[in-house]
Amino acid sequence: MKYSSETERKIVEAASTVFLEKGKTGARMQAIADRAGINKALLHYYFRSKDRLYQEVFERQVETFVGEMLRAFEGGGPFRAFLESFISNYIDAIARRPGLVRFIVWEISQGGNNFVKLLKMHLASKGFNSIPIPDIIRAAAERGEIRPTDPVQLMISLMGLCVYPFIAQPILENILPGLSVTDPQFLKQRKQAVLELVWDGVKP
Amino acid sequence: MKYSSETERKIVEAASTVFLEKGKTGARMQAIADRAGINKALLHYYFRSKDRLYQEVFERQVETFVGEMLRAFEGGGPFRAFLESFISNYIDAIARRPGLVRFIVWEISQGGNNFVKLLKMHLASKGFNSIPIPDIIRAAAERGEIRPTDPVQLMISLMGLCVYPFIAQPILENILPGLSVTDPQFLKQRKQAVLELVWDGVKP
DNA sequence: AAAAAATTTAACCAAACAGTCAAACTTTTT
DNA sequence: AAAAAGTTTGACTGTTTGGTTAAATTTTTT
Repeated sequence: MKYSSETERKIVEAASTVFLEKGKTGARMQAIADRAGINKALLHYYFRSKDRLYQEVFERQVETFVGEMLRAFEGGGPFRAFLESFISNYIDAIARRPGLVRFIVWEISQGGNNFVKLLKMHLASKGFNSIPIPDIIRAAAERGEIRPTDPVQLMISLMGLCVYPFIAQPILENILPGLSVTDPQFLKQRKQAVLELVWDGVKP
Repeated sequence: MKYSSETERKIVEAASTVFLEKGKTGARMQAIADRAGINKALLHYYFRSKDRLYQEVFERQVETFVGEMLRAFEGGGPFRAFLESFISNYIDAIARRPGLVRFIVWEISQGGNNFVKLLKMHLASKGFNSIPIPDIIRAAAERGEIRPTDPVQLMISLMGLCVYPFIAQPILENILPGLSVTDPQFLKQRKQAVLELVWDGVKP
């Protein structure tokens, strides 16, 4: 998680930017070197190959993102409180790294299963063996805090409502001139809209 | 929209598969030729370059998809009926081409604006100068059919609820074993869940 | 301050890749 | 049936790109 030298840090930072923007196949080692302000051979000195550099970048990105994402699951207490905390934390975690979710989705669809592997590892380290949202929903329904709902559908809805604006960012900002999905005002409105919509759909 | 020869058809079909799966930078001309069962030089005989072949494939894919997508906007009448028709048609259009939405989102984020250009062209040909959903929502609110809501937020929610399962398909099917987002039963459940959630959120 | 180790670079190399071309083959026109 | 036009192919070319190497430079150790 640390960097063994300043050069290494510059490389990973530059590689992150280029890989996230262009994808694994679209990224060029020369472009990464240029961005880091170093000679291309240094990339191979610190990280043997493009594959390994990519792996390093991918793991670091997923590491921090999954960490923040899981924190969004932690809110205990009444379901309404969990909802508020989850929506706010989840949207903030995504908005902090525009482009990362698009990148992850695309790379997974390319056949890599590193993300899911890392996600499951992180879940396990917190004592879960799967994403805990369906269980949280089931428990709340049993306690009568919300009306009975298909937990999987509700989880998909909840995540989709939070994530979609950022995945579709380039389209939305083009067809809705003036909109900026990372603008604090939009984030506030979005959180409010998601909370109201979901709560109206489950409140007793 | 037609094909001038059988070979051309085979090329576009093979190219569609490879480009959608690997993206523009990940696709290989040789892989397309192999899949079409022809010599690589034929690709250049029919379409001058990789760029042009890609453009052709992209336009054809977007053409049919946008066509079906816009049909989902056509439902008039009461808002509840529009909702039902939109959700069903939109989800069906996406489910018919798994992978296309992921591909479009990724390619747009690579800087291409062909999709938005084509979308606006199609909208214009139907007499719209933007996506009509916010106006439909506003009109319904004014008629008192639904309670007042932020039209842009609701549109984003509605589209996100429909599209997200397919964008996140590789993740969802991995973390929820047994789930298949193109399975007819899931599609039915999804439509029901989206309709209930959105309607509960807007009904007077 | 000399030797050793680590870092950085410019100049290469080899493989992968998009694109070309002349010749062979097929279909259409005369 | 001969000529012309259109189609298809195998072998080739030039470029891009990931990766290597030997030498130069800087840092650390003695």
